[in-house]
Amino acid sequence: MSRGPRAQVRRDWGTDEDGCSILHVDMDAFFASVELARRPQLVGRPVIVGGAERGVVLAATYEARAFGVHSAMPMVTARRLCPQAVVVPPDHTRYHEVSRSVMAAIGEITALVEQVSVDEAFLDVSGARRRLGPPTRIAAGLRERVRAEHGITCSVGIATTKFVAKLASTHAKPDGVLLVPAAATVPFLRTLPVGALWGVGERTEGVLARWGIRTVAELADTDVAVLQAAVGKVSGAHLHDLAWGRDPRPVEPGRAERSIGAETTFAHDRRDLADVQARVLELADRCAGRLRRQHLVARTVSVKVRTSDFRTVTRSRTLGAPTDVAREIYLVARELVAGVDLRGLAVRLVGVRAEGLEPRADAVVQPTLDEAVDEAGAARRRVEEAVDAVRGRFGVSSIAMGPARVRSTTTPADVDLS
DNA sequence: TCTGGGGTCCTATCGCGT
DNA sequence: TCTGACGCGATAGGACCC
Repeated sequence: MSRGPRAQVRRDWGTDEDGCSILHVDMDAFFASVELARRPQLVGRPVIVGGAERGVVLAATYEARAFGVHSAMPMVTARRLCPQAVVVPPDHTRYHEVSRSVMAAIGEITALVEQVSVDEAFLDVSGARRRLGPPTRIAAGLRERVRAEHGITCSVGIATTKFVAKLASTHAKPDGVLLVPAAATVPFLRTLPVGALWGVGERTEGVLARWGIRTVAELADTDVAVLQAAVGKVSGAHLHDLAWGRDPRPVEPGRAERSIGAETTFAHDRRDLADVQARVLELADRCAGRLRRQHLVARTVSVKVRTSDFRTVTRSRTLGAPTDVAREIYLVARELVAGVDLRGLAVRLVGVRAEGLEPRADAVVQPTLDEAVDEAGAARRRVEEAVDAVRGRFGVSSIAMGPARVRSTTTPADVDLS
């Protein structure tokens, strides 16, 4: 599902695997491939995985891409470009199942695995070569296993660094392997446009273009000080390093999460703040549930509000004590949302995010001066744990939080948060 | 044309304590 | 007592990625 610029150069860069111990594995059109694997009658047809009216394309088969459809494109545009496409709603539960299984297979190769997203991972196979052979053989074995077990294909990039391995897998797509030997790294990079570099999106590309820099080769030959003047100190130095194939970041297994959030776009923009706050409650509940499941607490609550003109405002507040309780997150989020100046516009999207995460076991729970308040907080947490247990048995929709002091009579069963 | 939802990281700014 | 420099944490915004 990478969106990087496609290869304009697809060639053989050599066969010397010395020092090339970083693999980047990337599923091809992942969500779409999973759908095709369970609906073989769709194979060969343009298929788009995406949401309802206001959604964007999550994945498209190569047949659909031939019509100009690509991920992140508004569904309306995609349907216009390819009216004959079969549109399939996403099934994230299934994608995560397949992802877990593929990642487990990767984990059998080496413990040095860094999962980047649901459909890609880096591996450092330097320790696995004696047991499994050279990286190209390891890649072939993995690709064959993924195909046999799930009926989907993946592409693998092999290089000396994470960044180049990632580019290599992009250039290997679909269903291929690309090795970029150490000696070929810089020549390989120099064939690419600047947009291929990690961290160069549309915006930075425009800034660099104004300085006459359009290719990685041009960027590599530009003085670092000039780059830093153009895009900032940190980014400038970083991009220059990448352009010369310098990327010291190791494969980091099990990186800790920095934040947990949830957001939704309303099917129709909302003018009534009560509607928005009701959604804030659901989102706070989802965040808190995920925090508890991962035994984490959050120190900071942030909210995001997007108005009908697509302007996005964020607000955040750091709590006196870290929490994993939905009501505490909700009360702060509600205030933050209420404090946003909507400029008279309707709300398009609202989001809640928990930041400043730490393991619950390590968290210093600051007692208040009021024991009754502390006891009420603990009681609330027990209620929410009970809710977790019900959801664990009967499903997430079996029980829902109700807004404070508003007891709803609708099913499913509501839990009063007041 | 009309722009999702999950994240990470960087930068600028501001208030505060020293 | 006043003032400015400095470091630091909190906050807001934005670019970017999949």
